[in-house]
Amino acid sequence: MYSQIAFPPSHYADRTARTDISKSFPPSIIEDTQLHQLVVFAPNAEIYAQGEPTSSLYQVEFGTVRIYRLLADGRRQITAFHVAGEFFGFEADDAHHFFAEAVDRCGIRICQRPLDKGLASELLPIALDALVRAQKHLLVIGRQCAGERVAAFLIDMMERQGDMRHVELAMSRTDIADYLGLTIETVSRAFTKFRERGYIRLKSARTIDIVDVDALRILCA
Amino acid sequence: MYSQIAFPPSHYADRTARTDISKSFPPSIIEDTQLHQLVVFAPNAEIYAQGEPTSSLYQVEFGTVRIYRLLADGRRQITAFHVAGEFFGFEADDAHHFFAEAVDRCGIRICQRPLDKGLASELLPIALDALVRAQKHLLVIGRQCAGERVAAFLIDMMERQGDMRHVELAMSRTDIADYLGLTIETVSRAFTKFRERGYIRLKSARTIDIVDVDALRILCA
DNA sequence: GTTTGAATTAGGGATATCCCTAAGGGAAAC
DNA sequence: GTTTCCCTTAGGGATATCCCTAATTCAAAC
Repeated sequence: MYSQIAFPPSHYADRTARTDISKSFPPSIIEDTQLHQLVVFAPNAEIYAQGEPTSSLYQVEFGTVRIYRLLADGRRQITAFHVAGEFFGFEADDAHHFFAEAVDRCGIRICQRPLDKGLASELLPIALDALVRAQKHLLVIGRQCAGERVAAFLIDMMERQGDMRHVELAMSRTDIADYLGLTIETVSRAFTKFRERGYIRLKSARTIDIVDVDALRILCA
Repeated sequence: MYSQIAFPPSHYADRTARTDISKSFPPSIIEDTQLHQLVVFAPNAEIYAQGEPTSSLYQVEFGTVRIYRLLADGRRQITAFHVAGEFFGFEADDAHHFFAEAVDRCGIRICQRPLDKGLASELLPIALDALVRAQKHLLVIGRQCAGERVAAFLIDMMERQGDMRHVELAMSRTDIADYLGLTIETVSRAFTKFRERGYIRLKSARTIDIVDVDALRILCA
């Protein structure tokens, strides 16, 4: 299954960390969820790998998922993070073109439902939304400097977490760097600069208060 | 319609360069093409603008189209080029999120057909293919160096033009730079280096023979 | 409370790419 | 044939980001 890729990310993903908790559910619920069972993944567990046959459709119940691709020498680009409620993993053909891993502990609903026309009309807006997101991210990575990229990332994360001027980051600086096309050091420096300027407050490296939203928004406009 | 964007690209697009040639067709053909009329655009003519209401669906009949987005200060990221046969311009909601312009003279079939379930199942694989393309391009822009990006671009163009070890580029170095997240000088230097190494032969700046495909493939692997 | 290990931040030199200017080349217009 | 204009290529200094090393912080394990 890995024949197409040079370096399978076994050093990243923990294939033993998968747990099917449907067994602990009462029978009636198992019945209901035959076609979309809930599976819990431990942090850094692999959900699927590039080259694997497509399994139809995944929805995040809780936690955060990273979608990524690798170059032969190990360079990684995370193309998307997915949080609760979001769908991912549907492909045009019968094989996955990307890797998907749990960032933190997360629950995934896996639907095996066949792709009929009804499902297509449901999936199309989701796919189109993902397309717009990816293309907007191209602008960030292709044309914005480090500070602007990190600002855009923080704003995006804040809005997806309810716009409460507060962000809980599930992912490490390495993940952020690989998402933004930067190095971990550059990401860290951007955070430090934002803190020094009073744009953000770091309760810990991953717990962030957004003090000056406007400053960040102007930066990444 | 432009209220959302800071600098409408009037300096790029020529809005007067649009021609509806259906008038010159015999009546029967006009009848047949009521729902998907062919429109010819002059080089650099605007096909649609960010913020405009969605028109359903576009298909390239001949020529090349660029899809792009702008930052407030004018920085531009081309997210995709589209050539004969390819679809573009369908959006999740009722407004365009990007600009579309003719690169060279090109004919576009514009379908006004309403979005029913049958169309959704046709569109979904196209949208998913576009999504995969965009996400793969993220890896190129986010993690590959200038030479690798240009090599990937040449390989991609060659394969889309029939894999004949020959490429006819419709777009300028500026367009290529804005597609690859580089400057025009860096793109030009990459071409020069490939020529010096014997990977390519430049009959003119836009007419290219691929001499050593493998070298280019290894570069961007 | 201490130890351990991973993640983050900091420091500083190296460098790929950017930025600015200008020369070269090729197609269209005159 | 000449001119004009735009696109492309070239040169070289400037700089943001990378790369490598090391200090610091933090959380988990003992």
